[in-house]
Amino acid sequence: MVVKQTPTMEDYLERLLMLQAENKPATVTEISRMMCVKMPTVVYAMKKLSEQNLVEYNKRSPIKLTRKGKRWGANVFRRHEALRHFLVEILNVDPDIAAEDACKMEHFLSPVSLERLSKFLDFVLKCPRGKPEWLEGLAYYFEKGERSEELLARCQRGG
Amino acid sequence: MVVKQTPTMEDYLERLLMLQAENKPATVTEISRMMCVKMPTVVYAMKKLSEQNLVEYNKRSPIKLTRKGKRWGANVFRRHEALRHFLVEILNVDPDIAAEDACKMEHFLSPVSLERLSKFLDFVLKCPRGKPEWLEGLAYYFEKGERSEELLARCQRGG
DNA sequence: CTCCTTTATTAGAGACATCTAATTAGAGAG
DNA sequence: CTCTCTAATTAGATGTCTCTAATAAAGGAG
Repeated sequence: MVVKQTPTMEDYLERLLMLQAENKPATVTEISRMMCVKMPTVVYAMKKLSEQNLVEYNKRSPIKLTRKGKRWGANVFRRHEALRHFLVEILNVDPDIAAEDACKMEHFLSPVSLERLSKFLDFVLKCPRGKPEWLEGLAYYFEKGERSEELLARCQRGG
Repeated sequence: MVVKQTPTMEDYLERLLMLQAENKPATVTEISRMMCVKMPTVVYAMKKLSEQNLVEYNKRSPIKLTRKGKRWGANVFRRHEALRHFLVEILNVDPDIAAEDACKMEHFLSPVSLERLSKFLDFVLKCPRGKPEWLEGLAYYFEKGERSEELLARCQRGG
Protein backbone atom coordinates (compact mmCIF):
# COMPACT_ATOMS: atom_id res chain seq x y z
CA MET A 1 0.00 0.00 0.00
CA VAL A 2 1.74 3.11 -1.21
CA VAL A 3 0.65 6.35 0.34
CA LYS A 4 3.45 8.76 -0.32
CA GLN A 5 6.44 9.25 -2.52
CA THR A 6 9.48 11.39 -1.99
CA PRO A 7 9.91 14.29 -4.38
CA THR A 8 12.75 12.39 -5.96
CA MET A 9 10.67 9.35 -6.69
CA GLU A 10 7.87 11.49 -8.03
CA ASP A 11 10.34 13.04 -10.41
CA TYR A 12 11.28 9.65 -11.76
CA LEU A 13 7.66 8.70 -12.22
CA GLU A 14 6.95 11.90 -14.04
CA ARG A 15 9.96 11.49 -16.27
CA LEU A 16 9.03 7.92 -17.09
CA LEU A 17 5.59 9.09 -18.08
CA MET A 18 7.07 11.74 -20.35
CA LEU A 19 9.29 9.20 -22.03
CA GLN A 20 6.37 6.89 -22.53
CA ALA A 21 4.26 9.71 -23.93
CA GLU A 22 6.96 10.40 -26.50
CA ASN A 23 7.35 6.72 -27.27
CA LYS A 24 10.96 6.82 -26.26
CA PRO A 25 12.32 3.69 -24.61
CA ALA A 26 12.94 4.26 -20.92
CA THR A 27 16.48 3.04 -20.47
CA VAL A 28 18.77 3.66 -17.56
CA THR A 29 21.04 5.71 -19.78
CA GLU A 30 18.24 7.86 -21.09
CA ILE A 31 16.74 8.58 -17.69
CA SER A 32 20.16 9.30 -16.30
CA ARG A 33 20.80 11.77 -19.09
CA MET A 34 17.49 13.51 -18.77
CA MET A 35 17.56 13.78 -15.02
CA CYS A 36 21.21 14.69 -14.76
CA VAL A 37 22.11 11.91 -12.39
CA LYS A 38 24.51 9.03 -12.81
CA MET A 39 23.34 5.62 -13.87
CA PRO A 40 23.71 3.87 -10.52
CA THR A 41 21.38 6.47 -9.08
CA VAL A 42 18.77 5.53 -11.61
CA VAL A 43 19.20 1.85 -10.88
CA TYR A 44 18.72 2.57 -7.20
CA ALA A 45 15.55 4.51 -7.92
CA MET A 46 14.11 1.90 -10.25
CA LYS A 47 14.64 -0.80 -7.66
CA LYS A 48 12.85 1.30 -5.11
CA LEU A 49 9.96 2.02 -7.41
CA SER A 50 9.60 -1.57 -8.47
CA GLU A 51 9.43 -2.67 -4.86
CA GLN A 52 6.29 -0.58 -4.68
CA ASN A 53 4.92 -1.84 -7.96
CA LEU A 54 5.15 1.53 -9.56
CA VAL A 55 7.45 0.32 -12.33
CA GLU A 56 8.26 -2.99 -13.91
CA TYR A 57 11.98 -3.26 -13.67
CA ASN A 58 13.94 -6.22 -14.95
CA LYS A 59 17.66 -5.96 -15.23
CA ARG A 60 18.89 -4.83 -18.59
CA SER A 61 15.52 -4.36 -20.13
CA PRO A 62 13.54 -1.19 -20.74
CA ILE A 63 11.62 0.15 -17.79
CA LYS A 64 7.84 0.31 -17.84
CA LEU A 65 5.42 2.12 -15.60
CA THR A 66 2.74 -0.04 -14.09
CA ARG A 67 -0.83 1.16 -14.14
CA LYS A 68 -0.32 2.48 -10.64
CA GLY A 69 2.91 4.20 -11.60
CA LYS A 70 1.27 5.76 -14.61
CA ARG A 71 -1.49 7.17 -12.49
CA TRP A 72 0.98 8.58 -10.04
CA GLY A 73 3.14 10.09 -12.75
CA ALA A 74 0.12 11.64 -14.39
CA ASN A 75 -0.84 13.18 -11.12
CA VAL A 76 2.58 14.73 -10.67
CA PHE A 77 2.37 16.01 -14.20
CA ARG A 78 -0.95 17.68 -13.55
CA ARG A 79 0.50 19.53 -10.61
CA HIS A 80 3.51 20.49 -12.67
CA GLU A 81 1.42 21.83 -15.47
CA ALA A 82 -0.93 23.78 -13.28
CA LEU A 83 1.95 25.54 -11.57
CA ARG A 84 3.84 26.10 -14.77
CA HIS A 85 0.84 27.52 -16.56
CA PHE A 86 0.08 29.82 -13.70
CA LEU A 87 3.63 31.13 -13.70
CA VAL A 88 3.77 31.55 -17.44
CA GLU A 89 0.26 32.62 -18.37
CA ILE A 90 -0.68 34.69 -15.39
CA LEU A 91 2.59 35.86 -13.90
CA ASN A 92 4.47 36.15 -17.18
CA VAL A 93 7.48 34.38 -15.74
CA ASP A 94 10.12 33.27 -18.19
CA PRO A 95 9.17 29.78 -19.41
CA ASP A 96 12.43 28.16 -18.36
CA ILE A 97 12.31 29.57 -14.87
CA ALA A 98 8.63 28.69 -14.63
CA ALA A 99 9.36 25.10 -15.56
CA GLU A 100 12.13 24.88 -12.98
CA ASP A 101 10.04 26.35 -10.21
CA ALA A 102 7.09 24.17 -11.10
CA CYS A 103 9.31 21.12 -11.13
CA LYS A 104 10.33 21.74 -7.54
CA MET A 105 7.06 22.99 -6.13
CA GLU A 106 4.89 20.35 -7.78
CA HIS A 107 5.69 17.87 -5.04
CA PHE A 108 4.05 19.95 -2.40
CA LEU A 109 0.83 21.16 -3.93
CA SER A 110 -2.00 19.53 -2.02
CA PRO A 111 -4.97 18.07 -3.90
CA VAL A 112 -7.22 20.88 -2.76
CA SER A 113 -4.85 23.58 -3.90
CA LEU A 114 -4.28 21.83 -7.18
CA GLU A 115 -7.97 21.66 -7.83
CA ARG A 116 -8.38 25.34 -7.07
CA LEU A 117 -5.41 26.38 -9.10
CA SER A 118 -6.65 24.43 -12.10
CA LYS A 119 -10.08 25.92 -11.80
CA PHE A 120 -8.60 29.38 -11.49
CA LEU A 121 -6.67 28.87 -14.70
CA ASP A 122 -9.75 27.62 -16.46
CA PHE A 123 -11.73 30.53 -15.19
CA VAL A 124 -9.23 33.03 -16.42
CA LEU A 125 -7.89 31.49 -19.59
CA LYS A 126 -10.96 29.73 -20.90
CA CYS A 127 -13.38 32.53 -20.31
CA PRO A 128 -16.08 32.21 -22.99
CA ARG A 129 -15.71 35.90 -23.77
CA GLY A 130 -11.98 35.83 -24.26
CA LYS A 131 -9.15 36.73 -21.94
CA PRO A 132 -10.26 39.11 -19.26
CA GLU A 133 -8.97 42.63 -19.48
CA TRP A 134 -7.37 42.64 -16.09
CA LEU A 135 -4.75 40.22 -17.42
CA GLU A 136 -3.62 42.95 -19.75
CA GLY A 137 -3.64 45.36 -16.88
CA LEU A 138 -1.52 42.97 -14.88
CA ALA A 139 1.00 42.62 -17.67
CA TYR A 140 1.17 46.39 -17.88
CA TYR A 141 1.69 46.58 -14.15
CA PHE A 142 4.53 44.07 -14.36
CA GLU A 143 6.17 45.99 -17.12
CA LYS A 144 5.72 49.58 -16.02
CA GLY A 145 5.46 49.15 -12.30
CA GLU A 146 2.20 51.05 -12.16
CA ARG A 147 -1.41 50.51 -13.11
CA SER A 148 -2.69 51.54 -16.48
CA GLU A 149 -5.16 54.35 -15.85
CA GLU A 150 -6.94 53.54 -19.04
CA LEU A 151 -7.48 49.89 -18.28
CA LEU A 152 -8.30 50.62 -14.70
CA ALA A 153 -11.09 52.92 -15.81
CA ARG A 154 -12.43 50.52 -18.39
CA CYS A 155 -12.26 47.50 -16.16
CA GLN A 156 -14.28 49.19 -13.47
CA ARG A 157 -16.84 50.84 -15.67
CA GLY A 158 -19.31 48.10 -14.90
CA GLY A 159 -18.75 48.05 -11.11
CA MET B 1 30.13 32.68 1.47
CA VAL B 2 26.71 31.16 1.69
CA VAL B 3 24.84 30.70 -1.53
CA LYS B 4 22.16 28.21 -0.79
CA GLN B 5 20.34 26.61 2.09
CA THR B 6 18.47 23.35 2.20
CA PRO B 7 14.73 23.58 2.76
CA THR B 8 15.29 22.26 6.25
CA MET B 9 17.75 24.96 7.18
CA GLU B 10 15.50 27.60 5.70
CA ASP B 11 12.72 26.33 7.92
CA TYR B 12 14.88 26.79 11.00
CA LEU B 13 15.82 30.30 9.95
CA GLU B 14 12.20 31.19 9.37
CA ARG B 15 11.16 29.76 12.69
CA LEU B 16 13.90 31.61 14.51
CA LEU B 17 12.73 34.81 12.94
CA MET B 18 9.18 34.15 14.07
CA LEU B 19 10.31 33.51 17.61
CA GLN B 20 12.31 36.67 17.59
CA ALA B 21 9.39 38.64 16.20
CA GLU B 22 7.26 37.41 19.07
CA ASN B 23 10.00 38.13 21.56
CA LYS B 24 10.10 34.52 22.63
CA PRO B 25 13.49 33.17 23.59
CA ALA B 26 14.78 30.75 21.00
CA THR B 27 15.74 27.72 23.03
CA VAL B 28 16.44 24.24 21.79
CA THR B 29 13.36 22.98 23.57
CA GLU B 30 11.11 25.61 22.08
CA ILE B 31 12.33 25.13 18.54
CA SER B 32 12.09 21.41 18.93
CA ARG B 33 8.50 21.71 20.08
CA MET B 34 7.46 24.09 17.37
CA MET B 35 9.09 22.19 14.56
CA CYS B 36 8.08 18.78 15.79
CA VAL B 37 11.59 17.37 15.87
CA LYS B 38 13.64 16.06 18.75
CA MET B 39 16.15 18.21 20.54
CA PRO B 40 19.28 16.60 19.12
CA THR B 41 18.01 17.42 15.67
CA VAL B 42 17.79 21.06 16.61
CA VAL B 43 21.29 21.02 18.05
CA TYR B 44 22.55 19.52 14.82
CA ALA B 45 20.83 22.23 12.82
CA MET B 46 22.04 25.07 15.00
CA LYS B 47 25.61 23.87 14.69
CA LYS B 48 25.24 23.79 10.94
CA LEU B 49 23.75 27.25 10.81
CA SER B 50 26.33 28.74 13.11
CA GLU B 51 29.12 27.37 10.92
CA GLN B 52 27.70 29.58 8.24
CA ASN B 53 27.27 32.56 10.50
CA LEU B 54 23.54 32.50 10.18
CA VAL B 55 22.97 32.07 13.88
CA GLU B 56 24.95 32.75 17.03
CA TYR B 57 24.95 29.49 18.84
CA ASN B 58 26.70 28.97 22.14
CA LYS B 59 25.98 25.86 24.07
CA ARG B 60 23.22 26.17 26.57
CA SER B 61 22.33 29.73 25.80
CA PRO B 62 19.49 31.15 23.74
CA ILE B 63 20.00 31.15 20.01
CA LYS B 64 20.19 34.39 18.06
CA LEU B 65 19.97 35.06 14.37
CA THR B 66 22.85 37.03 12.96
CA ARG B 67 22.14 39.89 10.62
CA LYS B 68 22.71 37.54 7.74
CA GLY B 69 20.45 34.91 9.24
CA LYS B 70 17.75 37.47 9.83
CA ARG B 71 17.87 38.56 6.24
CA TRP B 72 17.64 34.99 5.06
CA GLY B 73 14.78 34.18 7.37
CA ALA B 74 12.92 37.27 6.29
CA ASN B 75 13.34 36.23 2.72
CA VAL B 76 11.89 32.81 3.38
CA PHE B 77 9.03 34.45 5.19
CA ARG B 78 8.27 36.68 2.25
CA ARG B 79 8.01 33.67 -0.01
CA HIS B 80 5.85 31.91 2.52
CA GLU B 81 3.49 34.79 2.83
CA ALA B 82 3.17 35.40 -0.87
CA LEU B 83 2.24 31.79 -1.48
CA ARG B 84 -0.05 31.59 1.49
CA HIS B 85 -1.86 34.76 0.58
CA PHE B 86 -2.32 33.63 -2.95
CA LEU B 87 -3.80 30.36 -1.81
CA VAL B 88 -6.06 31.96 0.74
CA GLU B 89 -7.10 35.21 -0.87
CA ILE B 90 -7.28 34.20 -4.48
CA LEU B 91 -7.85 30.47 -4.46
CA ASN B 92 -9.96 30.39 -1.30
CA VAL B 93 -8.02 27.44 0.03
CA ASP B 94 -8.56 26.56 3.67
CA PRO B 95 -6.10 28.59 5.75
CA ASP B 96 -4.47 25.59 7.40
CA ILE B 97 -3.92 23.76 4.17
CA ALA B 98 -2.68 26.95 2.57
CA ALA B 99 -0.15 27.44 5.32
CA GLU B 100 1.07 23.87 4.98
CA ASP B 101 1.42 24.05 1.24
CA ALA B 102 3.15 27.41 1.43
CA CYS B 103 5.51 26.07 4.04
CA LYS B 104 6.69 23.36 1.68
CA MET B 105 6.66 25.26 -1.57
CA GLU B 106 8.30 28.39 -0.24
CA HIS B 107 11.74 26.86 -0.59
CA PHE B 108 11.45 26.60 -4.31
CA LEU B 109 9.97 29.86 -5.42
CA SER B 110 12.61 31.69 -7.43
CA PRO B 111 13.22 35.40 -6.87
CA VAL B 112 11.59 36.27 -10.17
CA SER B 113 8.48 34.27 -9.47
CA LEU B 114 8.26 35.69 -5.97
CA GLU B 115 8.44 39.20 -7.29
CA ARG B 116 5.72 38.52 -9.82
CA LEU B 117 3.51 36.77 -7.37
CA SER B 118 3.79 39.63 -4.91
CA LYS B 119 2.99 42.15 -7.59
CA PHE B 120 0.05 40.09 -8.71
CA LEU B 121 -1.34 40.09 -5.20
CA ASP B 122 -0.85 43.81 -4.89
CA PHE B 123 -2.49 44.34 -8.22
CA VAL B 124 -5.51 42.32 -7.28
CA LEU B 125 -5.93 43.01 -3.59
CA LYS B 126 -4.76 46.58 -3.39
CA CYS B 127 -6.61 47.86 -6.38
CA PRO B 128 -7.43 51.53 -5.69
CA ARG B 129 -11.01 50.90 -6.71
CA GLY B 130 -11.60 47.94 -4.45
CA LYS B 131 -11.46 44.23 -5.10
CA PRO B 132 -12.04 43.45 -8.73
CA GLU B 133 -15.30 41.80 -9.65
CA TRP B 134 -13.76 38.80 -11.24
CA LEU B 135 -12.64 37.65 -7.79
CA GLU B 136 -16.25 37.31 -6.86
CA GLY B 137 -16.88 35.50 -10.10
CA LEU B 138 -14.03 33.17 -9.29
CA ALA B 139 -15.38 32.41 -5.84
CA TYR B 140 -18.74 31.68 -7.43
CA TYR B 141 -17.07 29.41 -9.93
CA PHE B 142 -15.32 27.53 -7.14
CA GLU B 143 -18.52 27.10 -5.26
CA LYS B 144 -20.98 26.30 -8.00
CA GLY B 145 -18.71 24.80 -10.58
CA GLU B 146 -19.93 27.17 -13.26
CA ARG B 147 -19.59 30.82 -14.14
CA SER B 148 -22.04 33.35 -12.89
CA GLU B 149 -23.84 34.64 -15.95
CA GLU B 150 -24.61 37.85 -14.20
CA LEU B 151 -21.05 38.61 -13.22
CA LEU B 152 -19.76 37.47 -16.57
CA ALA B 153 -21.98 39.97 -18.31
CA ARG B 154 -21.13 42.81 -16.00
CA CYS B 155 -17.42 42.16 -16.02
CA GLN B 156 -17.31 42.24 -19.78
CA ARG B 157 -19.55 45.22 -20.35
CA GLY B 158 -16.55 47.42 -20.82
CA GLY B 159 -14.55 45.11 -23.14
C1' DC C 1 35.04 -16.86 -31.67
C1' DT C 2 37.44 -12.88 -29.73
C1' DC C 3 37.92 -8.12 -28.94
C1' DC C 4 36.03 -3.64 -28.11
C1' DT C 5 32.46 -0.49 -26.91
C1' DT C 6 28.40 0.67 -24.81
C1' DT C 7 25.15 -0.16 -21.29
C1' DA C 8 23.97 -1.62 -16.91
C1' DT C 9 24.87 -3.23 -12.31
C1' DT C 10 27.18 -3.86 -7.87
C1' DA C 11 29.94 -2.35 -4.04
C1' DG C 12 31.17 0.97 -1.11
C1' DA C 13 31.36 5.73 0.50
C1' DG C 14 29.42 10.28 1.80
C1' DA C 15 26.07 14.20 2.81
C1' DC C 16 21.87 15.30 5.04
C1' DA C 17 18.43 15.10 8.49
C1' DT C 18 16.41 12.49 11.54
C1' DC C 19 16.01 9.31 15.63
C1' DT C 20 17.04 6.84 20.46
C1' DA C 21 19.80 6.20 24.42
C1' DA C 22 23.14 7.85 27.37
C1' DT C 23 25.43 11.65 29.45
C1' DT C 24 26.29 16.34 31.20
C1' DA C 25 25.21 20.99 32.90
C1' DG C 26 22.63 24.03 35.53
C1' DA C 27 18.97 25.54 38.69
C1' DG C 28 16.14 25.13 42.59
C1' DA C 29 14.71 22.64 47.08
C1' DG C 30 16.04 21.26 51.13
C1' DC D 1 26.36 21.13 49.85
C1' DT D 2 23.78 17.49 47.83
C1' DC D 3 19.85 15.81 45.43
C1' DT D 4 16.80 15.99 41.80
C1' DC D 5 14.70 17.65 37.74
C1' DT D 6 14.86 19.71 33.36
C1' DA D 7 17.38 21.27 29.40
C1' DA D 8 20.93 20.42 26.42
C1' DT D 9 24.39 17.76 24.33
C1' DT D 10 26.95 13.76 22.59
C1' DA D 11 27.31 9.27 20.51
C1' DG D 12 25.81 6.23 17.46
C1' DA D 13 22.35 4.39 14.22
C1' DT D 14 19.10 4.80 10.24
C1' DG D 15 17.01 6.04 5.69
C1' DT D 16 17.36 8.57 1.46
C1' DC D 17 19.78 9.86 -2.48
C1' DT D 18 23.76 10.71 -4.50
C1' DC D 19 28.50 9.69 -6.15
C1' DT D 20 32.97 6.99 -7.95
C1' DA D 21 35.27 2.83 -9.11
C1' DA D 22 35.03 -1.68 -10.42
C1' DT D 23 32.67 -5.30 -12.72
C1' DA D 24 29.46 -7.69 -15.82
C1' DA D 25 26.61 -8.28 -19.90
C1' DA D 26 25.41 -7.61 -24.61
C1' DG D 27 26.15 -6.37 -29.36
C1' DG D 28 28.84 -5.53 -33.34
C1' DA D 29 33.50 -5.76 -36.23
C1' DG D 30 36.61 -8.50 -37.75
